[in-house]
Amino acid sequence: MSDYDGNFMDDLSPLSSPNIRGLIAMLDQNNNDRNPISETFPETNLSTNPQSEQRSGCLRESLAARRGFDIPPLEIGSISPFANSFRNPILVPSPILVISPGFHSPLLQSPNIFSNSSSQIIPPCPIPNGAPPEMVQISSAGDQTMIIPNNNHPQGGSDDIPTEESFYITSHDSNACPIGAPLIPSSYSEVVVETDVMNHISLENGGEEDDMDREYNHEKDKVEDHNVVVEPSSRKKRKMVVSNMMGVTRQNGTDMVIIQVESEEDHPDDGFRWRKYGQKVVTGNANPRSYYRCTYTGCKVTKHVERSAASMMLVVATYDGIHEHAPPPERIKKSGTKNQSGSSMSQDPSNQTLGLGRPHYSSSASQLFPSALAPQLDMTQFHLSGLSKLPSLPVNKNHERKIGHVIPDGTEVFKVIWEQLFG
DNA sequence: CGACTTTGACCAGCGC
DNA sequence: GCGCTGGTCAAAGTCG
Repeated sequence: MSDYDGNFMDDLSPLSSPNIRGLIAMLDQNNNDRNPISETFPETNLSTNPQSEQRSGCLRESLAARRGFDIPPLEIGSISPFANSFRNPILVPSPILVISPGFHSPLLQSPNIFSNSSSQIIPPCPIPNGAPPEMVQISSAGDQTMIIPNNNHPQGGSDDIPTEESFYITSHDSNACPIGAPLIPSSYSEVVVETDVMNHISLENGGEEDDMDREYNHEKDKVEDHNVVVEPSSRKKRKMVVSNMMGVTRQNGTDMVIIQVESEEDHPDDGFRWRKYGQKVVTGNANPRSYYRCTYTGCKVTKHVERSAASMMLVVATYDGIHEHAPPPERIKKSGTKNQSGSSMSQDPSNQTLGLGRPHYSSSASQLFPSALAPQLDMTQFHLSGLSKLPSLPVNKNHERKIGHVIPDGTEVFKVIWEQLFG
């Protein structure tokens, strides 16, 4: 037990940045009932409207050129644990952020950093296995969100927190070379789908409307008709706002975080230990939902995991609560040798237990989630851990998509992102 | 024996 | 109030 208590309070350096503080303050400050996604980016476009894509693609290039940096295409490579989870680094069903080894950013760590709605700063919970969140949408007291997905467009203020209540770095490269269909979780009472226009948030600091802003607004007007809000029939209390982007989403005003990741495992590991306490088939999804509770004494974090009704390859994990403890240290240790024993399930699909019997414990499953909620290794550690050596497994052909572009080095992408956000 | 899953039953919120 | 549904409980079973 005691060794479970890691001291993750030590590294608060990321939060010592005034910019980050400002961000958190901003997020906490703005607590109204607006949907930051739909308001900030009302151009929600679920469709794969070719015209829209074409426009946004051109716009993206234009913006990139004007900003003086390239917008490299995405690489779904072996450098990411998520990429590993995809089994096939080349064929992916959805835009996934891949961060090259060596890049370590607190912002890309657990959204716990921003999680407390009462403006208390929760210490960063380093990425357990160095697994970078593919996308992080962070909101605090209200519905403010910050998404740091995989698109390569640094967005948001360059010198300070953008004036927008939310700023996004989208993961959905849905313009010229769409590599993934919008993700529409089936069981959410409210789903707001974001697409192209999110790619075109001004990089300018402050509220000044420069040429790019005007261009963006113009673009925005053009695609506004494509807004899509899906409202499934769920009538449960919780209201979720989810982007179409695979990744991490924080629910309005709660500590609920939704993580979507493609995995062949029903319960991809996230660095913490969980005990399953229930399973239920929910409406709108033939795949059963499993309920887990953190086994750490006193920790009230729960989560439920289910396969997306839209895609069997997609696992949607909804975390409720925030770990205020470190993940089990042995898990960290294991991460280094994960490939040897810990991820046998990944290596041998036949080991997967979907029915009765004792399946692999969550603690021994391969670590796929970015651990929004946890893990403690930085990306360098992760990269060195050998996880990237996980063998590629067959990918559901139904979800195969060729990646049109390849990012030469994801590290550079996030350096740019980071600099734009907090530089 | 501890840790964990399974699974039917139970409870509570919500809509009609 | 009733029924539906999601979430939880707890006893039984599995596994190392």
